[in-house]
Order: sequence, then structure tokens, then C-alpha cells
Amino acid sequence: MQVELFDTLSRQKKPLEPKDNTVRIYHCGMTVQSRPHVGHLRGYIVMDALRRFLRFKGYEVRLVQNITDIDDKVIEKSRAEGIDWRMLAERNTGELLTVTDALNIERPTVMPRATQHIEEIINLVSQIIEKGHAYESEGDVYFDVRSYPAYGKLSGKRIDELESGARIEPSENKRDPLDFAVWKAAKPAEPYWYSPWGKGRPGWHIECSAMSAHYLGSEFDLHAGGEDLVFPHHENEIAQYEAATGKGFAKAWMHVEMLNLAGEKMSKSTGHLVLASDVFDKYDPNVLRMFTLRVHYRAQTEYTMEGMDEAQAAWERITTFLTAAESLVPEPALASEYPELDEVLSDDFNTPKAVGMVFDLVKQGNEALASGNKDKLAEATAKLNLALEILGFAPRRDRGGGDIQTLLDLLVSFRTELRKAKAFKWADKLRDMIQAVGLIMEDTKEGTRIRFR
RNA sequence: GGCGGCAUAGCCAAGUGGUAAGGCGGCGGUCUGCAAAACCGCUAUUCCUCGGUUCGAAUCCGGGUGCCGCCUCCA
Repeated sequence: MQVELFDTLSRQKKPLEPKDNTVRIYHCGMTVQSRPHVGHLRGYIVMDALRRFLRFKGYEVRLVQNITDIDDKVIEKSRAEGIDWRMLAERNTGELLTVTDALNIERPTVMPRATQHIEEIINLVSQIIEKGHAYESEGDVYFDVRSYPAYGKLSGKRIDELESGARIEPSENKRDPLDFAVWKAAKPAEPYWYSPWGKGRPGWHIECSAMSAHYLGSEFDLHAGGEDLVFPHHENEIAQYEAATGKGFAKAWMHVEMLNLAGEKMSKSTGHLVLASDVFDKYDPNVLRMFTLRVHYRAQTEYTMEGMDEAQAAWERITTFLTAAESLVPEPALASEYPELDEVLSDDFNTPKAVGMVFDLVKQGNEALASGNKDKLAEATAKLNLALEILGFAPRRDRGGGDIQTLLDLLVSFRTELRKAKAFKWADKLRDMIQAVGLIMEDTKEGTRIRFR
């Protein structure tokens, strides 16, 4: 099954056709000026699932995910806190990795930092100047937007229409208000690197052009990021790379829609957001993955407590089934193929449909469980395990190890004794106490069992 | 002002020409000491609205209304 994704540039679904067996992907990561929020996580979860799916399809995936660790805001915020800008960047990077690790998001193949690629950035800036598409001015270097006719091809904007927009930042050093900085002269006490244009730092946008080219070359397969990056960030990335080299940049563009809060996009600048770390105080990481993947990546959606609670209930339906299935089929099998799932994910990565199929499997599994059909149960479980693996869910398989298991068994037999003795008051008291620490005790035909929430 | 997207049950959400997936919630039933879980049944004759195309439209076209995003740092 040929994988197709909606490409922002051509505005249609486009087959993914890597030149060899490796799919080269650049995913715009964070500018580590502040702590990660759940909006960031949406993109990371989608990309993680896509990567797993592509690997299932037999591809190698080279995923480059940048950390932009120097820019105006990084400097500004570190000053506000009175700490070194590198400390701020490191702290936020660390937190990002902590939350993505917790979410079972695989680390990218490379996670390049802007500050470690200054040489590549300077070379790219030099090339743009040589080609006559950028100019130096008082130590700044600006991209000359009007010199590059294709400018606007990704976002569908036209220069003259942008010009009439009222919110363009003017600068004395720019020839045209639309021009953007590819290199910025350092003001006193700002961090800097030596360059042909004096002490300075990269402009925002250039690091992504330079690092993607460095790790993936020209015409790599997919460039991904949040919808809000289409303009100007990705538009500028294309302009810089193509103007400098004359070669094509990314072959296809994938944009993940915004996660809104109270009807509005989450935003760092206004503080209108939910921190990633706050989610894990209340929810299992799989719940956020469920919440994310049950909506198509190109649809805006709303982050709400109700939505998360629903996702939690949905996730529990899966884990409850898995726990119950284990009692009959202890060895969790893994299907090797699942064409129907392949089909829906190949069609613009329709994870909501895939999630629907997961629940169909749970249904089939539960039916098999109710009727005692072991073969049917084994088949449903094997497919379910494959689907969960592809989507990146990580149900807890361990029961807490030997000592804990012994203790749990003890509690189960204690309740069994109490019920046998018709001491229901005490049996129920025990169940309530267990539940208070997050374990569910259930009486089934096969006896009492304990499951984790 | 310019560009783009979306409107499907109480809620979330698939479906892009052939007669409405799935989840949550709710109601009834089975099972149970009671629960929980699970299973069975029910829960949108209809897809914002008005026109049009078609044998046939939630799906295509046009007009309205409403919401969101981008045009400024943002995933």
C-alpha cells in the first residue's frame, strides 16, 4: 500500500516516494525559550506514530528534529530570570525530553542544536549573499524577499498583499519591510559568534534550512511541523535554501493543526496554555496519545478536561480487555500484518479510523472472551497488539514484579475467603480500600482479579 | 482588509457521489450477594442554512450564517 500524505505545497495528497529505502524527515522542533505545552506534544505524538508506521511499512526513517537554542526570546527570557541563556535552553530541552520519553515518543535520529551548526549557517548565509538574494546592513544580513520570485509558494501569500498588511515589523536596516534577518548583529552583552559580517547570531528560520540540508541533503522526503509555522517560518526556510543552492528543498510538507484551549490557539506569549507536565499529574501518558490520535492531524481540536476524561475511559476499555485477555491467552501474540490498518494509515495517516479499528478489535476480543472462543480471542489480541504498537501505545504489561504480585494474590485470596464466609461488608471494605490506591478489584466467573487503572 | 480551514447525535469524531465507523455518555436487559467489567438491544430517516448539478449528495457547485487559524514570536 502506497503511503500518501496531504502536502501543503501542492495542496493535495501526495505519495511518499523516497529515493531509497530511507525516508528522510525533518520535524520542526521547539525553540526552547519556554517549557513544552500540550500543543507541542500533539505534533510530537503524531510524528512518533507516523514514524512507527513507516518503519512497519519496511522503511528506515531518518528523523531530524531540531532544537533552536538561540534566538531573541531565549536571550530575553534568560535575562528576565537572571540566568545564562544556555542554562535556560538546556533546562527546557531537558524537560522536553523528559515528557516525550514519558509519552513513549522515540528520540529522533538526530536532535541538532542551532548553536552547534553555526558553521553550516554561516556558509548558507554566504551562499545566499553570493547569489544576490541577501544583503548585509550594519552587521545584520537580510533576505531580499523581492529578489526571489517564488516567495509565497508554500503559504499562498503574495508579496504585495503582505505589504498591505499592517503588522509588519519595520526596521531601519531593511530595504523592504518584508525582508527578514538571516543573521543578526549582536547588541552589547548578547551572545555572539564570529562571522564575515561581524559578531552576531543566526536569525530565526535559517537554522532549519541549514540543519535539514546538513543531515538530509536536498529534496528530502518530508518536512513537518505545526500549522502555525507555514508562514513565515517554512516559507522562509524554502526561500533561503532554494535561493542559496538552486536545488529543491523538501519534497512534501506536512502540517499538524493547532490544539486549541477555550477556542483559541495555545500561545507562549500570552500564557494561554496547558503545560505538558501538568497533564501527567492527572493522566497516564497513553491517555494523551489516545486523545491526540482519535482526531485527524489536520483538524483543529480543543484541549478540554472532558475530552481527556473521555480519552481516559476509552483507554481503560483497551487495558481492561488486555488484562482480561491475559488470563486466557497469557502469551501476548503480535500479528505480522494488518492490511486494513495499513490502508487507512496510508491514506493521509487517518489515525481516527485506525483508532476505530482498535475498538472493533476490542469488541471482537470481548465477544470471544464472553463466548470462550480462544482462537478468535488470540486473533483479535494479536492484531490489537500490532495496532497499538504501530500507533505507539504502551499498555503496562508488567504486574509489578514478584513481591508485588505475591501481595496482590494475597489480597485476592483474602477477598475470596471473606466472600465465601458471606462477610460481604468486610469484602467490600477491602475492595474500596484497594480502589482508593488506584487498583480495581473485580469478581468474575473465574474468580476475583485485580487490574491497574 | 488579504489568504486558508471547518460546521456530522447530549459530547468527541470518521466518512469527500450510492444511502451515516468508532469512542464517551444515557436508557433497557443478561450476569452478580452488591459492584465492576463484559455481552445483547436502543440512543442522527439525517449531516449549519438556502438554492443548484445528478437516477442518486453529508459528500460536487453557488449564495448566506457561525467558528477557527495565518498575515507578528508560536507546534
